[in-house]
Amino acid sequence: MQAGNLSIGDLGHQTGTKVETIRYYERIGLLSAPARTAGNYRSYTKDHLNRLSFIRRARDLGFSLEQVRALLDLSDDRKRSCSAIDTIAKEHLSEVDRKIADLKALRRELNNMITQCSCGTVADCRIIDSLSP
Amino acid sequence: MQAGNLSIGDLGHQTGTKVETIRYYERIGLLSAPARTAGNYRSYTKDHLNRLSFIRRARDLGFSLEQVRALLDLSDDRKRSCSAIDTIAKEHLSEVDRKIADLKALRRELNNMITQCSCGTVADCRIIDSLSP
DNA sequence: GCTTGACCCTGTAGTTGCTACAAGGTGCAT
DNA sequence: ATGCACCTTGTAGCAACTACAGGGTCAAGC
Repeated sequence: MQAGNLSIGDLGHQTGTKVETIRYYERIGLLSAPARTAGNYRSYTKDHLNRLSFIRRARDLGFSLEQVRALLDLSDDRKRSCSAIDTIAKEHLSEVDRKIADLKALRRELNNMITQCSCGTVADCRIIDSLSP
Repeated sequence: MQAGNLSIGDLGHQTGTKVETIRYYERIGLLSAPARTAGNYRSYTKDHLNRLSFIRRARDLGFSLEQVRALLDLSDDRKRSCSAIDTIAKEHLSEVDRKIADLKALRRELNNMITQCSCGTVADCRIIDSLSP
């Protein structure tokens, strides 16, 4: 493998992604096909690493692959009009805010359980209430 | 439908869940089978509504069904030892903290894009960097 | 009281997003 | 030159829905 470039296994290790998943992202056009070595091995750059890391973390946050694609397009598509970027970004922003609020409520309940446990009491668990309507 | 009780469609509307998905959760034992009306319709209670709301929002936050099951068990299983609850809750807590941090970074970048857009400039987009290694 | 339409039922097949092989090639160390 | 860890394509399976098909229920309106 050439200096500065990464094998598919390297990329997998550094992002916590299975090799098969990386090839799957390439197949569906989410991650661009990298250069190949003489022996037909995929040879990735730092850009691929950053992009894959973004994809994985956005997925972990509950965004669908199509939403991830839209977020990546915000970054890629220089031809897109400013107002379009603005609209899409604002949509995602409100979704992100909602998720942060939900996670904070869940966090509070988990924390309650831990502190109650360590002081020996088992008070009523309100974990379901934390994410109820 | 009896007073105070909910049809599967009501439950779907109030939680943003497809009817088929609710039946799927029942089939895999995530949501308990409700009482039936004379006409064999499912008749849900407020408890079902709260539990389903929790499931949907936890799924939206990127937890797997098995993780959701574990979180619900924390609330259900009164026989579980305090130290077990403590361990599981702490694991989930650190994952929740990581997700909050990632969402805040993403939020910051989306916000940057919006403010840049509204003042007419199109500076370099750093959205990918926000969730890079 | 009978029809119409919105809802519900079970069952099964399809989609998304991976994940796990199988069968074989590459490349470096001993 | 022979392991061994890694890579290749291809296909099949799994998780978590999602979308029918084919039929039953029920309240509203004529």
